[in-house]
Amino acid sequence: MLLSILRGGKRRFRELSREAEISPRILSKELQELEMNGLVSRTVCDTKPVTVEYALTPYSETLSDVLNAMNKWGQQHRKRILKES
Amino acid sequence: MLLSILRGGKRRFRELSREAEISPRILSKELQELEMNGLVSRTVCDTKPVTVEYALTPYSETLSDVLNAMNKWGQQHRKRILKES
DNA sequence: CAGGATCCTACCGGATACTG
DNA sequence: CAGTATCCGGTAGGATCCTG
Repeated sequence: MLLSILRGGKRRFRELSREAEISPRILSKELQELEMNGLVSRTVCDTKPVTVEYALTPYSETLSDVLNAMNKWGQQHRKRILKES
Repeated sequence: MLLSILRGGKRRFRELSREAEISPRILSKELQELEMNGLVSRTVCDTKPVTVEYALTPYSETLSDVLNAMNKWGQQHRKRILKES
């Protein structure tokens, strides 16, 4: 989810929390993991109240096939589910 | 994991349990879910001690792009990890 | 062999409060 | 705002026993 969202561009911590509907606590963990795996970059901006931006790394592009395939399938599968009921 | 294994052909309950290293309890749940989602078929064979075969359904083929992409990435990523350390 | 029923524990994630 | 620390209930999953 986070990767998919970030494919739309940089996001700040709070934005990710809202968009992904993930609590700060968990989001923090997830982002640390993604960072450790070299998939996401963390940048601290020295603004009045500090803000932090997360973005995809070049390496994360190696996942594009996976992400694209998953998104595509998700859409199709959802349609199928709706038609069933 | 289960889907990837089943791509190699039908498997019996016990085989899946061993290959995927999933306990019977959980495997049972997982397979029921996969069946409910129309991704896996369950066939009871009337052998001496009953055996049950699980196989991919035609619909599961819609996931091939996803599975292929994931497997491919997994291999690449693993290599990368090894080189790092 | 396939797989359900139970019991029990470890961990997961939510809610809340707090700091820089 | 970003993020950590704490407390705490729900649950996923292991281990074990049992049946068809």
